[in-house]
Amino acid sequence: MMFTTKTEYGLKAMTALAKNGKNNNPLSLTEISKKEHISQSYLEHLFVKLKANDLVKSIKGVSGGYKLSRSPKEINIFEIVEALEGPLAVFYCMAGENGKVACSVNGCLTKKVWDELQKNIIKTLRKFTLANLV
Amino acid sequence: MMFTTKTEYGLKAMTALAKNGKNNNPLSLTEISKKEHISQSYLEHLFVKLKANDLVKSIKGVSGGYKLSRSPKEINIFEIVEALEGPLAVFYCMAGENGKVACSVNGCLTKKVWDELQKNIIKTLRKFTLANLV
DNA sequence: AAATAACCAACTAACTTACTAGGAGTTTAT
DNA sequence: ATAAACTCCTAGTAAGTTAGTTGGTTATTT
Repeated sequence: MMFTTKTEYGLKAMTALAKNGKNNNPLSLTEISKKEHISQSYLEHLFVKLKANDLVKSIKGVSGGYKLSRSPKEINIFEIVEALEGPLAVFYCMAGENGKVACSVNGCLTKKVWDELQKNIIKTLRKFTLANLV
Repeated sequence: MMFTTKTEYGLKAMTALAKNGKNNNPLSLTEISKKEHISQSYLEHLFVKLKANDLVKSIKGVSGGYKLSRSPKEINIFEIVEALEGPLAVFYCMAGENGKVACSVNGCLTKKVWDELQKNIIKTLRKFTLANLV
């Protein structure tokens, strides 16, 4: 029951982008890798996911790199975590589409626990934005 | 970011014990295994942990088995989850002793997120007791 | 004594995590 | 034009975890 290094490294990289947001130049993975001491090739995997979830924009070629798609205030931690770790499901029975309950056993009382727990987690993670971490 | 089948099977087994609590006879792993369709040898591993955390008592020999150490009202879900999955830590920096923050980087802003998240999870899981699941 | 139970240790297949390797395509400075 | 500096893409892999199985030993009741 732990978030992985994907979240750890992803958040570090995203805060680096947020800090870099003042000047209009994109930040390359090479630079992020050096600054945050994360393997560049591993960062690549993470940025594929971040881009697919429209959290960052890429600029190819020389002096290219990545920029945030929106301002740090408009990006919450849950978005980043879910982009990197995949859809949140605290339990097997919660792994349905769009966070809906997948299992449909009537009268299952434990489902209430997981449902409330999952909603709380999402609410907490949505409360914080990238701007709060800079 | 999921609880494993340890929690799934463990909760099923514990509710089975709770239901059995009316009569004074212990419930054997063989019976739990049949009722809940869980491998008996896997159940053994789980009950080692449940007993070590003083959630169940064992009675050896013929017509032996397991009983709850306390009444279902006095056993909350967090206790069971932590007994089976180990100490809760949503993040590496939270994996200190007794839920204390392990990492001591000053001014780390993400720590605030994990700290609040973890407290919320524990609070939610403590709110529900085994009696709520029967 | 025999049956039934908990208890214990070691092993294993499948899966996930956290990477690395090697390249293909794109853009820009020279 | 071309080389460098980038992103982008696919595949593989070592280490660790999960979800078990196998084969026994010890304790208690009938």
